[in-house]
Amino acid sequence: MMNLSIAEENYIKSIYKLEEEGQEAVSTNALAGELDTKPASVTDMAKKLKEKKLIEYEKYQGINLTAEGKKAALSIIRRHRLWECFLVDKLLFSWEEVHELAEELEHVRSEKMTNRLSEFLGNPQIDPHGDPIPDAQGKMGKPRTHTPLHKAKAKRLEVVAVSDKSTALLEFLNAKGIRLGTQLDVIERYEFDNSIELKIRNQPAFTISEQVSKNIMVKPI
Amino acid sequence: MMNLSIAEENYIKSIYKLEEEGQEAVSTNALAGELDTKPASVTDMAKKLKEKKLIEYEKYQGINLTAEGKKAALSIIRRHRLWECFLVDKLLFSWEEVHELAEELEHVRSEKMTNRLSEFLGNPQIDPHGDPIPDAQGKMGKPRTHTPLHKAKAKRLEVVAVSDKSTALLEFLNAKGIRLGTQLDVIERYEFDNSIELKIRNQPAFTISEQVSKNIMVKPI
DNA sequence: AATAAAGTTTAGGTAAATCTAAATAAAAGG
DNA sequence: CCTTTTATTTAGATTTACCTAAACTTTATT
Ligand SMILES: [Mn+2]
Ligand SMILES: [Mn+2]
Ligand SMILES: [Mn+2]
Ligand SMILES: [Mn+2]
Repeated sequence: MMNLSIAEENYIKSIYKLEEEGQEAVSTNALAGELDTKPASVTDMAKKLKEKKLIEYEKYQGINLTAEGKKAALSIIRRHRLWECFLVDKLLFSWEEVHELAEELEHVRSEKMTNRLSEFLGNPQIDPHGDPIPDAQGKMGKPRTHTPLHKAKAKRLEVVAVSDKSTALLEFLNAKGIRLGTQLDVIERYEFDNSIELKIRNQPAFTISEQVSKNIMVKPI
Repeated sequence: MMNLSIAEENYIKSIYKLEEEGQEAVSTNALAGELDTKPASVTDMAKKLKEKKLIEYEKYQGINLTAEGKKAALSIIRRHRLWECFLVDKLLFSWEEVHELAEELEHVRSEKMTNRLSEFLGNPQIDPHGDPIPDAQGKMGKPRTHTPLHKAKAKRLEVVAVSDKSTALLEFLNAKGIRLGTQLDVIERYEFDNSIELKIRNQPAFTISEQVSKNIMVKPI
């Protein structure tokens, strides 16, 4: 496995994420948006990653990870999520505080350390936001039921994962008492703005915007 | 406190180390040696660090940390040594394996994480090589008895610290059964090459070179 | 199909952190 | 004190990862 710079690792991870979200081929603009950089910079890096055979890329045709690129991505994601577990389980951080720190810790590359860390944490299968943790061989422990709340049909739902990217969102969920495993009753769906009225047992009902419901993954119970 | 790049942090740490080792003003060459870089690069960085008021520096006059520079150094060293403790105590690495990893982990800057880590480890006072860990306020927990074995007078000695930089040295010490707290009897000092014959209780005597004895810190018992 | 709009790439530049080679200053030795 | 050696700095390049502005492709819209 090649030695990647931090910038290269961040590109690989973002490409993986966008592919996973369903993009057939990842566009220059989408990647620039994800990485908060400019399209021209993405084109530059695409050439370099193609050279290193981590992506398939033809001018104007978008980007896809090669098998090797995918392996690299899973290794980075494994480190990221294990560190998030460490910060929450051992250092008692709350779930909205750990993503930024894990963004840095993930770039310390040592298989031995990663595997020891995993063992130390009891080989966790999911991170604090409900996302699965790839194993040492780079196999992702099942992609989790991936239904966002705004698309769920059932009335009674359980929270299985939440987006980890927005601190503000996670703080909002804290305030509402929503965490992994929380059971939700959908009281009403309002068509005009796609907001949803929810209830958690023994608590007053409240309403969340579409923006929020898109970032809560649920399964029926 | 300013935001430093990883390169800047490494310079600050090395300047601190050389000052501690007794250099009145740290020379360009010494710093280049320590950082495994070229003198010309050191001059470039010196200008930048002076601009940021982390060092005092005049052309041809060498380098000294300012109060602020010293504070930055202690903060980096604190992170480095806490991570070494974590790797040894929690992830069961041995002492020769952790320095390289800590060199990377130390650059993740978060006071909150650092303090939580310290607490999680039971606020250790020394790292796995016997070096003191600065506290959250940047006070170094006493500089330790700093007598290298080749200068010690007494016959009966206890190991209080070892240099952490050479994996090979630490592996050699492992093989000889020398660790922190080990009690040594000096059998003989050979003038012609400054080697020392040592004995640990219940074990056959053995000889170590001056190179080795320079890197073992001891106190009389 | 022609044109407009949107997306992407290229050209040319900047900043950080390096380097080599040449110039200059300081120190050491006779 | 003059000269040689050593240490340090400057000048000019290089590499990585960005950027803006302009050019070019693709796609969508009349
Ligand atoms: Mn995360
Ligand atoms: Mn990252
Ligand atoms: Mn160390
Ligand atoms: Mn370092």
